[in-house]
Amino acid sequence: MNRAQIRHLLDTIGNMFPDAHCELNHSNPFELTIAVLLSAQCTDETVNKVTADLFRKYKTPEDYIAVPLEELEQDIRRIGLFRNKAKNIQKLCWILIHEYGGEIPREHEKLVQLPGVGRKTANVVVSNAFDVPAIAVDTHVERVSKRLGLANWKDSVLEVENKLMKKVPREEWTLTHHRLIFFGRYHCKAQNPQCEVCPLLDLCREGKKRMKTR
DNA sequence: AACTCGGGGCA
DNA sequence: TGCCCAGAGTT
Repeated sequence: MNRAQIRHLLDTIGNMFPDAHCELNHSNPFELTIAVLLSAQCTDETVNKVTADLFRKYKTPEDYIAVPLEELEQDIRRIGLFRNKAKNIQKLCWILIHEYGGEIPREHEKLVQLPGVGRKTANVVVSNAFDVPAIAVDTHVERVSKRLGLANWKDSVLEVENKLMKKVPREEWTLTHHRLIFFGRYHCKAQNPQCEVCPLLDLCREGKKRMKTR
């Protein structure tokens, strides 16, 4: 895919989802980090339902470690993998208090060392909370990138991220991330990609293949 | 690279 | 019921 095609692809998705943004409710970097950590393997709607009450009860890192682990587990019980996540949140809060003055660090290298925070979560935090350009590759971004032909099927998540960063101007990384996610979540879905009505069918590797075998 | 954690949503 | 979901840690 050449430069003009990439431009057309990004603009087209931008027109489809002009308000693409982070859908996890939060009001500061700390809350965003907690929300993204909780969002692993479950939908953001579920996370928002839980954090609506959670963020009313827990305001600071101190609040999270002031309660027994079992109590925090109960408070996020409706989210999958809640035992791992509750444990990680308490460890993370302890580290924030004792190493970072109770604040979420701005550096990507420090973020990925926090328990429960991987490359994807760190990218979301720096891009949405600290305005650092980043492309967080989740299941949507990975699937969409591979279908469109921006990456190969055998590519690892890191390889997908590197290819996207190479193809997209740095100042558009974060916006591209949001656009690809909306495109994957609401149009190019895992089970039911809507190729019949897709404006990107002309340049989509997987779409053309799917339409042919029908 | 494969496996595990895991309740909720949706067909 | 069965399958998937804005992943990360361990083996």
